[in-house]
Amino acid sequence: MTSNPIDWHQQARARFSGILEAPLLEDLFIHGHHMRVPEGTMLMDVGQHMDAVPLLLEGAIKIMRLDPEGDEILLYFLESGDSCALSMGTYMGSTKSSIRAVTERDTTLVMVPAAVGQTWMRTFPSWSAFVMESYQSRLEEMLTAIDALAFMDLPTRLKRYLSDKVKIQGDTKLHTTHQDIANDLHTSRVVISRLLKSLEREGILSLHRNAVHMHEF
Amino acid sequence: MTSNPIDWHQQARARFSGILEAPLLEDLFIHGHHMRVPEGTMLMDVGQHMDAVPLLLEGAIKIMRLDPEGDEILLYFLESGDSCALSMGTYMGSTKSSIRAVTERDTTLVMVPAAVGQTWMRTFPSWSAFVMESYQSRLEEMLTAIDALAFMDLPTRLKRYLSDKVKIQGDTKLHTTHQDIANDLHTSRVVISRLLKSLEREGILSLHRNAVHMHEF
DNA sequence: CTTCGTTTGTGACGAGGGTGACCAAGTCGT
DNA sequence: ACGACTTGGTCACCCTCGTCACAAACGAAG
Repeated sequence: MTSNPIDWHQQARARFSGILEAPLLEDLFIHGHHMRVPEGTMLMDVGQHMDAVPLLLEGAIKIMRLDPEGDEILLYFLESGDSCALSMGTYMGSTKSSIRAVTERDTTLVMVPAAVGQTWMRTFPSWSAFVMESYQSRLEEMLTAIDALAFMDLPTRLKRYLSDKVKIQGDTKLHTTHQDIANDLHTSRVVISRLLKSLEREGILSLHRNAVHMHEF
Repeated sequence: MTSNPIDWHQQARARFSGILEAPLLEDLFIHGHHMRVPEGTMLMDVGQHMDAVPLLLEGAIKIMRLDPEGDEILLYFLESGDSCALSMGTYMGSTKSSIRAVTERDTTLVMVPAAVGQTWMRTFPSWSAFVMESYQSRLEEMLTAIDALAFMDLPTRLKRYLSDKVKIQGDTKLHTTHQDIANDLHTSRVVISRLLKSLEREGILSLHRNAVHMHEF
């Protein structure tokens, strides 16, 4: 999984040099494990113990919540430069993940062992600031998710979802099935097919097998 | 608002001595402002700037999210020993609150000026641990709120809400109106009246003017 | 080309829950 | 005691969304 160090060191520098102080970056190159992960990989599941903090260099990760029956709902996406604050719970001795994380595209990331991150909290001010900022961002995104569930109807949520996907994928041609969309929004395939059809009639998008092409977003 | 220092120093010690180191507690007595706040006071509103971190000694605070039209929905309650992690965003230079906070009962708390809290992050390990733990708890509670919205039907949410109220109030006789409950759950008064009536028929509670008496919870 | 699994389109139906209307019963001020 | 206001109960109705059912379209593998 680990590739040429020079490559990812430069990539990490480009992404984090404005955020993390130089000595910390050097420490990151020593203790961080670089990984390339293909799309669709489950990085983390509910109940798993987390022993490392991921820093996202490239790609995107889908964060989901599951209910006891296994139904899932999309919470938000992590993008390049983000980290997963929930996994920081590991510092607190909290043992188990309460979410599922799946790569949404081919992704490269650096895993920082929990023990190392814990040390950095004391030694590197820019690290603790980064961790705090990460928590703050995740809280804001959870609030956005709550807004969607509490205040928005399904057509609106669907449009927001498709817009987000376009941004995440960097492509207006989305390769996905109606069933996948239904799972992310925690509704049924039939409902999504209906709504997509009506959005197509409005000219907002066009439908194809295994694909949705967005016109407006 | 400020009362006899000796009283609240003891109270704070009892509540936080296991969590915050002794020298930090001394600093807290110097820089913290003690306040008694009656039930129903709005401590914080959306768009307000936050210049202090609250530590809850006694009572309870209701945290709500608002949509642009002013509709609100209950997120969770803060109880004694809790702090409001969202207000820590103040450390990050984030300016405005995205939530509303209203006292659910008569409440006593200590306000720590943002600048002081920021210093403590570097000087007192127990403070940064406490802040991180607070973030973690708030995230977990937001996840619970999302579960309720995404996975639970209204009768279930209502039962959970009433149970929470009993726990928060420490009394099975809840003094509230159907309209208040409807606001917290972001639904309509008629719907709540219907559901409460059916719960009364099941023997779970009894209904009175401005009051609901819980039997099972 | 045929077969089979997957994906999509659509009609009919029902449940959950939101809305308007209206009245009864308390509560408050004067 | 009077009216005005707040709270609660209930009816009728509607809309959104979830479910069942089934057919058509498509693609991959033989």
